Amino acid sequence: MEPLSEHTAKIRDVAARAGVGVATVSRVLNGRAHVSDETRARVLEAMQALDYQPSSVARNLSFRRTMVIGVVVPFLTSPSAVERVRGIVAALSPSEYDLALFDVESEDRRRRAFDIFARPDRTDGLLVVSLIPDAAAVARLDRGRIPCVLVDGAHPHLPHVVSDDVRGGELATRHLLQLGHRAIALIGDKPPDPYRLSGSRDRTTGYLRALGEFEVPHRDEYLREGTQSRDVAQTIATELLQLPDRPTAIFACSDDQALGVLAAASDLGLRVPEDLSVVGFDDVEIASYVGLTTVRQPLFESGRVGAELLLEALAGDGDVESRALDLELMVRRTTGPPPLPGS
Amino acid sequence: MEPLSEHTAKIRDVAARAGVGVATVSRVLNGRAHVSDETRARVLEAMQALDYQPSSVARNLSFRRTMVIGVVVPFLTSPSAVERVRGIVAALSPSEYDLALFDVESEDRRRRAFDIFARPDRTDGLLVVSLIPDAAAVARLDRGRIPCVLVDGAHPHLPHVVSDDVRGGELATRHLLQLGHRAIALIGDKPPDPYRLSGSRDRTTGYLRALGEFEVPHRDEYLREGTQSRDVAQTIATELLQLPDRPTAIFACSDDQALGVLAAASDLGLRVPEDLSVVGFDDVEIASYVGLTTVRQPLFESGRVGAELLLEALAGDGDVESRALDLELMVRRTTGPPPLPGS
DNA sequence: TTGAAAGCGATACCAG
DNA sequence: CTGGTATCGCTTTCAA
Repeated sequence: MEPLSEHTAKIRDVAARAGVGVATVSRVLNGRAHVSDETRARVLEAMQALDYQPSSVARNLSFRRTMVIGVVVPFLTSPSAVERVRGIVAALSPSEYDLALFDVESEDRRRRAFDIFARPDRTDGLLVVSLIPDAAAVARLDRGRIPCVLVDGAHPHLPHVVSDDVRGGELATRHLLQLGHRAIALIGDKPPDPYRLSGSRDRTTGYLRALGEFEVPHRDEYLREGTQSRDVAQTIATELLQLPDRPTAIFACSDDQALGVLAAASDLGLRVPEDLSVVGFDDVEIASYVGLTTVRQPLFESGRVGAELLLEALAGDGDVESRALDLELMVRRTTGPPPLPGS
Repeated sequence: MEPLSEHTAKIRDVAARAGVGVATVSRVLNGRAHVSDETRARVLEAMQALDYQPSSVARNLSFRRTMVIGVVVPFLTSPSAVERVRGIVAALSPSEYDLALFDVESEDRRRRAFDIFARPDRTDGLLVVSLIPDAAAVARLDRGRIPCVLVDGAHPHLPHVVSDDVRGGELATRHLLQLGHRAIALIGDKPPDPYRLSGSRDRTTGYLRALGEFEVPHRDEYLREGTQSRDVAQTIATELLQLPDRPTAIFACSDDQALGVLAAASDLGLRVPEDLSVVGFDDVEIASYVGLTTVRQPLFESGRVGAELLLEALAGDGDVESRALDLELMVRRTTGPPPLPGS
């Protein structure tokens, strides 16, 4: 046994020990043909003996690829973002690709994310979660020929995976309608700005569509878009529930908001679902704890599918198709028939 | 404006356009001295014009470093692991380092994680969460001179950040003791195997120590180590609560287990905290929802500190010291005085 | 089937 | 101050 050199073995060390040229070592390394079995065996043995591991940096410089997939995700604070990332991790784990995570908490970092990541020498492909790259970023991606898949966000030029939010809004509202409710309010996010998503807005569309189906006219004072926070949702719900003609059901466009609604109801001494029905959206873990009826988004699934799409694009170097994932209504304990008119 | 070439600009393109040598471009790129202001300006202008971005792969090959920090984490499924990773992400965001995430869900991937990641050409440093690298991995790390910090796990040769679990066990148990409880059971994980952590075991030590302080003899039938799952904890709790001499309080070594205990109590018609007090460990998000009294681990903090330690090691190339983070008891609604003997 | 040598895109030494 | 050139570790022609 020769003494272990201070540094790890390089390809030329292997070549020397096996008594061959580096090109040959490279060939067996990459499983290329045109190497005699005998030579191959000798090389393999040398690699073994030296505990040789090719340098991925050098290899990437040659191949002109990085073997890393960048994941840009805003608000890793939110449970749903985490779920999506988990789906991505799961799909990428068996692949050869590494996962580089870039968390975007501010507008500034959003910009940096694409400056840094959207370059061919940094990533072979990009997964963007709950965020829409701006025109400059898309141009950069294009120029670098970096495949990019959007998870939870649509873009005309980029393959994406979204959930069918219109349908989700319909699902929730129709459930309430079928229960007999006619006074149904909606608490939703503020209308989308260019860089964010229109998901929540689509839910409103579904809500209106379901109302239309049942020929229930919609009432402006019941339509409250404008918040993402639990606290604000609570305030809005409190207002709603003190209306002379208060709604018997509230559809909140996120579970977080629904939790605010529940708090408001509790403060006002309203029982759920006897006095008020509540439907959320997302099905975060807490939802099942509080028995919240909600629309489950395939969060994990969306990440998984997004990653698979990207892997496909990377492999087949052809374009891949966008996907809309199905939503599911989880009926639990916060919805029931409306209170009798007299009570 | 000349037409944009198909591929991105290289250093020699910049050199050519600025009418200088590549060495000079490299100098201004790295902010080195020995470049005249005038030349520097010309180069800068050329870089601007060409939208030049140096190739990090090439640069890493030259510098012989990767600028990535590997994060090995088992069970990204668990909320506490996610919290720790969030802390890591937060600490690494402002740094120049990229974050490569490696999720370990199986023994096989655990092995692969270190085979793949513990190499100097892959990562400049490693952060290992809730996992102890085996001897082979440590040797590899050593040989490659890759700094490695353990988060939530101790090792004699590696700097690490842990929470003081013995103290946590004491905190929880002492709280119960002070409330007047004398029949206190413990539900904990199974004793540690070599690759996992002894954290939960330490909690048992703290439990025993607190009992000792109050001169309460411990009873074997109250000491139930052996599970990590909520369901099994529920089964065990059910057994415990049907003992002729049932405990008046249960200390569960994780919130998940505590949730199982709560379910068992509810099934048995026992009121919490009137008939039974329950303390958990971790303070996951749901804990505050169900009002669970628990020991808060500084999860996010542990990740942040771990990452900072690693950054320090990377910068100062000196060894860094391990840290023990403080625990905090969150008293909520699942603990109270024990029921009167007569009732 | 094999090896020598020319890239890949930067850094850094050594002359000038 | 500046530019040529060897170097980092691997892949890939191109001859032999």
